[in-house]
Amino acid sequence: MAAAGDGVTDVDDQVNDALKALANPIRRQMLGWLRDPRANFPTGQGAADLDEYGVCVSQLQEKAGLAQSTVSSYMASLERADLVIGARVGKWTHYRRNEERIARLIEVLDRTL
Amino acid sequence: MAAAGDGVTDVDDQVNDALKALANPIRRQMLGWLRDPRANFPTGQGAADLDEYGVCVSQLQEKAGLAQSTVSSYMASLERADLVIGARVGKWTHYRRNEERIARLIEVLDRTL
DNA sequence: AAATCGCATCGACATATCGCGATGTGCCGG
DNA sequence: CCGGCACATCGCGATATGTCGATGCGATTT
Repeated sequence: MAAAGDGVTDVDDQVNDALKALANPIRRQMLGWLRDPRANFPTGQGAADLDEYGVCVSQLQEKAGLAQSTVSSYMASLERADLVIGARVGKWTHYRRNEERIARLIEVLDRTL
Repeated sequence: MAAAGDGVTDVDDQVNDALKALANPIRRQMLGWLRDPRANFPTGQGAADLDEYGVCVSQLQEKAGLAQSTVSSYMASLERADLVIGARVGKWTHYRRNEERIARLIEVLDRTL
């Protein structure tokens, strides 16, 4: 067998995707902002509870000062790397950290690097 | 002041360089091989003691199956990221892991990611 | 139903990275 | 002093990434 959960996805490929996603200062910073949404973003956008649903793209966009399309694709790459979880609520897409995967990544790096 | 040792080098830039260098399966694997040179490489090339001086480029090249120029530039990027230390002895360049920096990187990632 | 909002996706262009062969360079043995 | 070895650097074409504006699309508001 290959692994536990998914089909063909090798562990090393996942690590590589994560490292590629993290090898960009802006994406790392956005991941950092998501550590404390309430401290980093004004309330009132998207669904009510920032901590539960996460932060929507337009808030990240304004804070980052990049084009909307850029932020969207950045978040998509972080999601593909399993570092964040995106959830659409109404017309907003909320992103929050995937703490389990982040912790797992650190663990794997600590063990295999 | 900016930091301790070097001039303008921001910490975030260093982390970014390290992550970029690590965002490549072959470079990660080469770093892995250097964890135990004696187990992964035959003796008799370069300077005598693999553990002390490290592994020379031609050994890495043969094991990786890549062009010599590729391996050379890969090791250079790992060295620029402070993940390995290169030392020229005679006509060979030996590379060994920079354990302190690797540990520091993991620590920083664990703290700031 | 139409206008609008929030976001994803689509080209497009500039720059960076991948990996190679060829060429340059320092060091060594004869 | 010369040829060869180990490595670095250069130049190259192919692919990937950064970043944008424009367009598409589902959901919402009017």
